[in-house]
Amino acid sequence: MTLYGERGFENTTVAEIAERAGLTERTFFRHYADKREVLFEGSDAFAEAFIGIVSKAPASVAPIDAVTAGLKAVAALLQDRPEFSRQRQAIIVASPELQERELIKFASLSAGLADALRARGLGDPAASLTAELALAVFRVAYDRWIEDDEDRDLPQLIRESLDQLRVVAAGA
Amino acid sequence: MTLYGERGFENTTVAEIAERAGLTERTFFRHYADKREVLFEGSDAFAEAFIGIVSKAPASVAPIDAVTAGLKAVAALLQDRPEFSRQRQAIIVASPELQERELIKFASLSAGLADALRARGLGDPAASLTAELALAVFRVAYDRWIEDDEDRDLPQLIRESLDQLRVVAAGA
DNA sequence: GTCTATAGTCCGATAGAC
DNA sequence: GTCTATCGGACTATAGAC
Repeated sequence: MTLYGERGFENTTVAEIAERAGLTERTFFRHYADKREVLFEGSDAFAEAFIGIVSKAPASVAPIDAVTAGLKAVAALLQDRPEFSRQRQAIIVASPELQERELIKFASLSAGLADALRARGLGDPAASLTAELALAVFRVAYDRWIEDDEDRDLPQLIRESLDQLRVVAAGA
Repeated sequence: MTLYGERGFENTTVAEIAERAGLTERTFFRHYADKREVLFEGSDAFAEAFIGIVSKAPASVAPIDAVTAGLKAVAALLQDRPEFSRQRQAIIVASPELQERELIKFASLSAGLADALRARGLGDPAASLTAELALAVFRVAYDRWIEDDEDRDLPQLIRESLDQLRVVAAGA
């Protein structure tokens, strides 16, 4: 991440990364399927945490409230390391390739959430749609958090984004 | 697209595509930035059509209804060539690289829609969120349309997806 | 059209950890 | 004695520079 930050993702070679780490190029590819994947190390754990919370929510909880609980939980996790998130995001927004990778991670999370909602008995297309909405809310809030000068906290921005979702969907 | 369909995206080389087209490899890259881009030729026109309709909707129309009009218009366009869409989508879902590219096209469309909504006077985060919702509705409906055995039409699936959006967002 | 850097794969060899 | 991490080198295709 340091190298990507210094010279940009596209101007950094795997050979350079490997050298800085005291390893060979070949070893890098043993750990990461490709050059982009390094920046998404924790993303599986992140997704599992989110999905786990949705799965464990009591059956009486409405789908939108179940995903809201998940959103709050991951927001709390991210809230702890704002500088890390900002640095990482600056690298990602500077590279279309990395944005693509981020988007497919989100899409995979969305699919996982939809599965969890279906396991709770929610039908289709409600399950897919609820999962997509959760990610839309997250993305909008996260982007605002990253760009925010006033250091508002992410959980609050998530709440605001959820409120807006209700207003917008109702057609006000 | 024929070659991608026959042997899969990853097992097709640019040299093969160029040969089939009676051109050289270099000429291919003069027309398309990369190997993926061939499958997304019309996507800019598609996005412009969508955004144009949103921009031109009367100021009295609610944001969600403005994007709904856009959704209906693009749905009507796609509805005309179901075999083409199915063939193309089969190639895309078989390749993570192509899915990434599709996702970034959607993200770019979402950003354009949000701009159009802001130009109509909608604030943030409502603009970004409305744009994201429109794409969520589209994706869910489109996926169902592609997989559908009963040949329900896309405009109808869009309507159903929009109805579900209201229900889910309201927390029912 | 030519030339080149780099990503990423495949084969295999080697050495330490438990 | 198996499992896992490292390394070496050769190879192909994409994509950019000129």
